[in-house]
Amino acid sequence: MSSRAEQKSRTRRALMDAALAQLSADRSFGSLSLREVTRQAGLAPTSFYRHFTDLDELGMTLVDEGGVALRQLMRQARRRIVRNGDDGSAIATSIDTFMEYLQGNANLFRLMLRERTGLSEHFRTAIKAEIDHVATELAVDLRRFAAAEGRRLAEPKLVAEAMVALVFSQGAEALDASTEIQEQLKVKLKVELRMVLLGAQEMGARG
Amino acid sequence: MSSRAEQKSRTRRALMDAALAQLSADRSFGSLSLREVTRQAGLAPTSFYRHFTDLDELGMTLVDEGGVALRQLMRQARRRIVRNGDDGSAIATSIDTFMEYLQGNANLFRLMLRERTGLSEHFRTAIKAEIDHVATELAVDLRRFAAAEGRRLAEPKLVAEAMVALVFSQGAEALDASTEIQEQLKVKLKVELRMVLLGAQEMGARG
DNA sequence: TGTACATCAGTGAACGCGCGTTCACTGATGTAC
DNA sequence: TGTACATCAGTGAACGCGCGTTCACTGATGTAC
Repeated sequence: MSSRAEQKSRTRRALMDAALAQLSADRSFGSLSLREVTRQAGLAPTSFYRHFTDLDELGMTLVDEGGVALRQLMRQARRRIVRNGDDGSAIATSIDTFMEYLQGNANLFRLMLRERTGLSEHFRTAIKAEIDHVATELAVDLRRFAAAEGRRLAEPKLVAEAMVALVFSQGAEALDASTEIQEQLKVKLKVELRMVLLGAQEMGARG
Repeated sequence: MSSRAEQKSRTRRALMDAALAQLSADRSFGSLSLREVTRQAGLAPTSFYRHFTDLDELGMTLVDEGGVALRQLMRQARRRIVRNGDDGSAIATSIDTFMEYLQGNANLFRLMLRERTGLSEHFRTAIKAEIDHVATELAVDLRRFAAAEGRRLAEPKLVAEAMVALVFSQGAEALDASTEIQEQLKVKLKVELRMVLLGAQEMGARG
């Protein structure tokens, strides 16, 4: 790659990182200004337009990255569950994996969690598609898992959706909580997910 | 009450209604400007300060109203469950009541749902307290309900929290959905809540 | 009931501020020959 | 390899805009006597 193109993509990355860096419990993507982002990236405001048409376009690029992070997360969780075998429950392993990702990509998750119900229709649609993708994959895993144990699971897709809703709901709380509170949230979440799963197994067995 | 005081409280109400009226899927409370609100209320921008020190103070007043709405909702749901007796499940009745309130107070719920994870620490804390109150009351009801049926329910507070999380999560989706989609969401939510409850009963019976 | 004064909800002009966007530019990098 | 030209990432000045907030004001309502 030519050095001009390299430099350009480095600057583009700097703009994305600058935007991410400003996200926090008290700053949503929508509250960022183009001038703030370029300032943080050490550029003149006008330079922004060499890379994105507006902040929303930069935001959608970040949402795409968030989607990638979610898929990696799923893959890693699966790998760990297989590796752990019967040593740890699939639920506990998944939650641990999720929480680690939350830590490592805090601002990316912040973006996804916030903008999922944010002001931009465009963002909402894109993020819901990513989350639906996660739920769909989880449903497949749940079905496979139940079959391997010789159980029937009622409504696997619904179970998956409920689990994802609970995980994201607690995840949002965990983002700005202390390590101590995070541990409590993990324990609570684990019990909640087990309830859903147990209930679905019960419904599957009865119905 | 004197006519001056009456007029003042009417204007105050008009400001609150003006703010509520501007909320939608694409407008959060934080995106409102003082000038927009006063314009909508038919007042000069400066008149705002006769009633609130800033928009946040107006917002907190609305959050208080949201809290009142939630308590009314709980009371009404309970009344209906008692009246219905065995004709309808408690879950189905509660969901119907919730969805009716959602319709009737759409923008108040929008405010609560959005600002629960919004930019203002002040708002988040106040709204979480309201929602926690709901979960606590629900836990009491669940315990009572289980006892009346001679069952043991594991972790009633946790069950209540999971249920509230699921209800609010679907409620957020329902706010801007068509009537058709809303019906589907109600059905899904009903099954999800039943799974949680069934799982908790199962855990209670086993443990 | 009438008069003089106090209160105070609502106002219009004015302010400084940060914003997004435009424009013509600069100068380093890339390309053609 | 050297030269002439093209490309284009990054810039600084300037713009108009809506914002929150201040201030001194007006005039209707309320109060004291």
